[in-house]
Amino acid sequence: MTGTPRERARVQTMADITRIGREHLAIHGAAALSLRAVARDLGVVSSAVYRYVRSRDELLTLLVVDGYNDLGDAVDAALAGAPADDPAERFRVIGRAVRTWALAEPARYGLLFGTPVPGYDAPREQTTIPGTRVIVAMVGAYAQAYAAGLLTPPPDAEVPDSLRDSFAAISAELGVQIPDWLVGRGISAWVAVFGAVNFEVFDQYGKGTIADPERLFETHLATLLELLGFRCGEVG
Amino acid sequence: MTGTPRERARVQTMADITRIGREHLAIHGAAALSLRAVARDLGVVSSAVYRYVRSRDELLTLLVVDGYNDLGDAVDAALAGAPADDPAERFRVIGRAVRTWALAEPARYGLLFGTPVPGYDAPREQTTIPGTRVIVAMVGAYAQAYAAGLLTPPPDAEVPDSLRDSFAAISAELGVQIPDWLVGRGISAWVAVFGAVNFEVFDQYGKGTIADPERLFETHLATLLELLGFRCGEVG
DNA sequence: TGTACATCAGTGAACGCGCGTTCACTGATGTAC
DNA sequence: TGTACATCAGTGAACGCGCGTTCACTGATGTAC
Repeated sequence: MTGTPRERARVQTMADITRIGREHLAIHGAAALSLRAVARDLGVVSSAVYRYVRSRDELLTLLVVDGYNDLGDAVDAALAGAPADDPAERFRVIGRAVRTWALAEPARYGLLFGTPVPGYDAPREQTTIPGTRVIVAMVGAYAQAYAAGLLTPPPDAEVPDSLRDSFAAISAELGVQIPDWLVGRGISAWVAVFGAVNFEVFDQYGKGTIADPERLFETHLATLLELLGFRCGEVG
Repeated sequence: MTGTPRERARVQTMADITRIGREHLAIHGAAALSLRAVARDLGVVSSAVYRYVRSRDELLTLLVVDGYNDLGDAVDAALAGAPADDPAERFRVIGRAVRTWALAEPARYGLLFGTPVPGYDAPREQTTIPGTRVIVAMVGAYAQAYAAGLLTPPPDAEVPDSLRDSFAAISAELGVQIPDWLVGRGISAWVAVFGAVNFEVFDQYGKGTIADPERLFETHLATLLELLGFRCGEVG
């Protein structure tokens, strides 16, 4: 509601372009995303889109950032409704939110976590921060659980030398104080969550093999909590 | 070396088409795979390729099957050099073989395990059997470990009702006798292995975040063995 | 408040490109007698 | 072994399509005086 009419129209058109881009992504996939098609749906001649977006790649970047933020919002919203003092449940809530979002938005999920779009390289400056929102949320749950003494270190808590610096840099960058073994386990749980979501979204279990994929995901999450060092009594 | 010259030439040309297709996949990605480009590299006019392949989709299927088999061969070859009586090591060997193959062949890996190619649906009849070779190998290691009494059931070994039938069908289809909890844990380990490989191949950890990704993968595998119920003394 | 100029959204034509697929054809290879 | 016919690999032209991007332009919106 602020600025000149022209400025407001520009903001609106930008939003329209992102929305239409999202829709095309969902239907045709990232590789087939085309400025001309977006222009058509926008009701405008193809060259007009260049007033708003420098190139096709820039539109893709727009959609990548939009996707990460939408996923991040979904996770944050789910967390807002979760008990503040139960990190195991918060971990589960994050996992479920990722899965739900991914199943609802398979093409956008694919753009973020699937095969890279050939010839397109997401610019780090714009995508890094929104791209880390999920892992930031997860690490928050890890750190909370650790601080509350809910975690039992695994028997093989020793972390190889060649990973120690990387792990320390990760803790520092995310601003948490957690032991190295938990960084390692945390990464394992993180990739395992996305691995499961990938398999489901990209249909790697054959069709019909798993009658109740939601329940399978729940048992997967329970297993991952164990892997993170949650004692079983406190996981239930 | 058998058949008429014409037959031998046909086999050769088919092999050339698959090889060229593989190369194009590696360079331009699956979505950009084109019959015309393959024809160019084959040194032949574009319509000639239709003597060998009914359509672009059929070429994709050819490459999917080829990819699954190449990955399956890599896993089998690695297993052939692994100790026959150490299922924990065999599990690790499978994981490493998948990772190594995926890093060497990112585009083919992406075709098999990444975002589905828009508008293409792999025909089950041709892709199912080669597509299950890795999980068959993994389940072999699970079953061997279980039979040898190497696994300790987890505290929450109970499997939800809604998964029991699916799990039984999976064991039956793969021809192994393992308890339901091990099917569940086995799936978790399976998706976790591919989740880790996905992250690495598709560059989801930021560049340079992990100084020694190979070691990270090893610790990941060790964690997954624990999750499968291997007792720590026997994992080393 | 009115005018002169600058900014900017959108037009329409054009560039050169690559794609999948069909079709009638030529000429070489294979086969039946 | 030789001939007549059938099969098949590959040609070349064409179909209709969509793409990203550039460019000179019109006309509306905004701004400085």
